[in-house]
Amino acid sequence: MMEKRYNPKIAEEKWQTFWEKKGYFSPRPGKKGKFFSMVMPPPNITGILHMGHAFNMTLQDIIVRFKRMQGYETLWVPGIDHAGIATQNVVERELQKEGLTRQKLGRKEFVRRVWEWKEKYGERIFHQMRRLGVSCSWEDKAFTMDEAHSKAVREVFVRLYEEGYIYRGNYIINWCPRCQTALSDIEVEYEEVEGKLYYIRYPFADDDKNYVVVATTRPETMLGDVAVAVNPDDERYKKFKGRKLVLPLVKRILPLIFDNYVDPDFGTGALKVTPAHDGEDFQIGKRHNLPLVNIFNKDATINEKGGIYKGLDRYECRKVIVEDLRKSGYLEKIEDYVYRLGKCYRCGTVVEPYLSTQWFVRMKELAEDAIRVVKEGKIEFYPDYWKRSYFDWLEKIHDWCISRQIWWGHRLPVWYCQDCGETVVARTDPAVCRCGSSNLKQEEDVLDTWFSSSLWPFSTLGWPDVGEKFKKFYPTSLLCSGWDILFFWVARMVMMGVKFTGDVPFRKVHIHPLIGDEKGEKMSKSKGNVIDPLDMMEKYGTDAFRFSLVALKTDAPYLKFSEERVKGYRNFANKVWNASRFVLMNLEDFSPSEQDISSFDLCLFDRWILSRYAKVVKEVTKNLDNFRFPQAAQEIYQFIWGDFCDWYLELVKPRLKGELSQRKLSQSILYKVLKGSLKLLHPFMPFITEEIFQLLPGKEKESIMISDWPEERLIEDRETERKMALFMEVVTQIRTVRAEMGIPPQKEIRVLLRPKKNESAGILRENISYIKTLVKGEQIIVDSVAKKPGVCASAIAGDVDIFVPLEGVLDVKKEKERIGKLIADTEKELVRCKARLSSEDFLKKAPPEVVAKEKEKNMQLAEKIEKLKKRMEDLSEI
RNA sequence: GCGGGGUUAGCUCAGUGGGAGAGCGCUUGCCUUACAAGCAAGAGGUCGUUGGUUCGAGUCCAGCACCCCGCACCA
Repeated sequence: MMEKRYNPKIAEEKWQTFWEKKGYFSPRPGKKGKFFSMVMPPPNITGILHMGHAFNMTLQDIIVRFKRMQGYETLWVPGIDHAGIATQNVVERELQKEGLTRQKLGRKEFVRRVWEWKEKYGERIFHQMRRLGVSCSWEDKAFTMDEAHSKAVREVFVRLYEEGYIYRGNYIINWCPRCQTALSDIEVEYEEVEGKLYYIRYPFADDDKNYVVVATTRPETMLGDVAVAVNPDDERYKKFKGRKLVLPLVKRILPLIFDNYVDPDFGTGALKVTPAHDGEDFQIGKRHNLPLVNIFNKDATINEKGGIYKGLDRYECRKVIVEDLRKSGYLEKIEDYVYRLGKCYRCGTVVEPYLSTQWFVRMKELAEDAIRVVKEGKIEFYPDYWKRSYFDWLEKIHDWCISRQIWWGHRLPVWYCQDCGETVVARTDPAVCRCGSSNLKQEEDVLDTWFSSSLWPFSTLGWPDVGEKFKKFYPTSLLCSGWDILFFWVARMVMMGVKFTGDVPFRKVHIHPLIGDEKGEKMSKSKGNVIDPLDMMEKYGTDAFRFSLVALKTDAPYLKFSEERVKGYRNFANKVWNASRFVLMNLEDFSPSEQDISSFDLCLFDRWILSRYAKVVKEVTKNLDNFRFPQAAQEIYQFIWGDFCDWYLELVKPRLKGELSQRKLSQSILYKVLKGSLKLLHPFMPFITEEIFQLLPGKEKESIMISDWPEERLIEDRETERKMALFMEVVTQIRTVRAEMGIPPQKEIRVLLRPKKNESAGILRENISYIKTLVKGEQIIVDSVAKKPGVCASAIAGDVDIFVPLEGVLDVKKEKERIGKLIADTEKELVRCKARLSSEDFLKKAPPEVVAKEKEKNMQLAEKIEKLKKRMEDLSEI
């Protein structure tokens, strides 16, 4: 016997185990030629399941379950990312507890410790994912550092190198002094800060009474200054051409140079040039052949080039230098100034533009191809507007710095011959150099984590080997990702996919929001607004949690998650449970084989619920096809609660108790609609739907997971819908009047209904017993004879207690008039539209997109007229 | 500065040219045999603003205001 309340805990454990044991998650032969595949955005091995993962995976799981039920052979590849810097940081923190550092351990031992850590905790998240009910193919599990993937990484690196896409160079890059590694452009997060702008006097070499004032936000970098630049058109400075300046404190002689880059309107119009510590200054330095003075150590302390400031941290140094400048009269003034400060996306430390030798990927061509495939429609974006960001980024892309000075990751397959100096790049570790020397030293750097992630869609399918799996499932069908990694990951996958497989990595991309708190703010530990998905599942059940994630989704960047919503959907789960409980109680003497609904004599409500059911099947399917999750969720919610439970179940009660043929008929419909609804709901709420499905009589399949997705041709039964609307109106009116008069529900009263139209009276008379069921206790008189509003014989005679005139019921004549006018208007518009399209003048002069739009409008209008005419016919039948 | 998204009920949001909607909250009445995690009734909106297209605009177009986000730049 089913409990009065749904208990998620028992069901969840049971079915997750059952599904896995049956192997439903792995690809199973589907309908011929129908394949569906996805790769999961791999969580970091340091990760535990957070709201973002839960959301992203729920969306994917919904689609996968949906496709599986539709008969696709599905593959959803789960995996984890080695997450270079993030993981290294975590393990280093662990070591710290033991009083160790990675330097003390040495590279080899440190990497061994990371692997150990990975073995221990790396798959924690998989266990947590299971609770969420994700149905990914565990046996296809991948890891970015496993052998197969590493092979792909090498192949790609070597080919890119051989084809000239990869080069090594000494440039200004973003340096994180804490992680002590280079970062790519997008690994820096900018934040507005209220800082200071320091104005410093640089005296002339030949005249220490006069000076040029420069402005800077980073005074400590003056130690690396090699020139002062001004705009060649700046009248203030033209006269100083050829003069030299003295760098305060350091006393280095600086040339005054002229460069168009300098904006005369900013600050004093004079710019201190520090080529080793600023990207733009580096360019100026190159143009003017200036020396590079690097003043920082790797940890952003001052090195020996900083003279007496050596050893100071950059911010200490700033303080000291400002003080020294003030003391010696070089400091003109300090202003408050708001500027953007770049921080490391992994540790939040302020990055330093830093000169170093790094490896880069030339991006331009790759980006062009990535733009092209999307423009050609080979990849569709949902929602479509994300394409704009994608294009914008790719169009102004910079070369990608791919080398990292950390130990955890794919070491570059690059060796330097210690004898001849040759650089060897190879797929397999070389034993000797071309010169015959075996004295080869491998590059110390590892690759950016995102380098390996960008190969994910094909490396997980076995590439560079092109096996059966690859042939069947590549390109993948869909990629689901948050917008935050559109550039980090999605765009790069497209570039790599196109370059190395000659095809796109996925046909569709669904870009979804991130999860915020109830105010729409990013969840973070420091804000203390983090919600643990495991908590939610524990408290309200996984199904309710999943449903609330999906029903909440909007186009805002952060969706507002609140526990209240989860509670609401927990109630919905319970509603489903209880409705099913009721149906099952009445299905004990029923076996599904007996049923053939079309052979029964269906009454109004049966036809209505079947019509509504057909509609909801169509809508849920359509919305899922377009990744409109909240709309799909709302449709099924509305149908189950608002239509099936509130109306149909109530209406069917008396018939279940009535004569046998009626009972059988009702059972058939209940069975059909409940089973179908459970299937529609299953992708959203996998556990409860399985639990109930298993209790249904006459097992269709051994699991709802592998049952067939409902396919209903929509029966546009307008007449039924209209009649039902009338019926609902009557019931509502009686309830209202009764409530207004304060009549308690126990008391039997006499009600007179006076419908406006004779045909309405007919419907009411037919269904009078149901009206009585829904509005309990009433004795109802239907008086269709009374002609004048508000007057009727029974009412005057005092034979009734309340009198219910039916307002708001569809007035057929008026409706016909309305539709008639609409048709006329639309036809006129169509004529005008056609006239425009046949006018040569218009076709010549109007831009092509306007013409296309006009043509589309033409079609739409024609369609609309058809629809309206059909509606008119329906009305005429009454 | 460039680009994107948004503005509809107290809150969160649906709404793809023709009847202003849902959930939550609120008020009122009900333990009516599936469900009080429930049922029923109700209050509550000049759809940001100004124009335009249209027979007709919450919906399409343009401008404006405000909010959010991304990218770029200023030393």
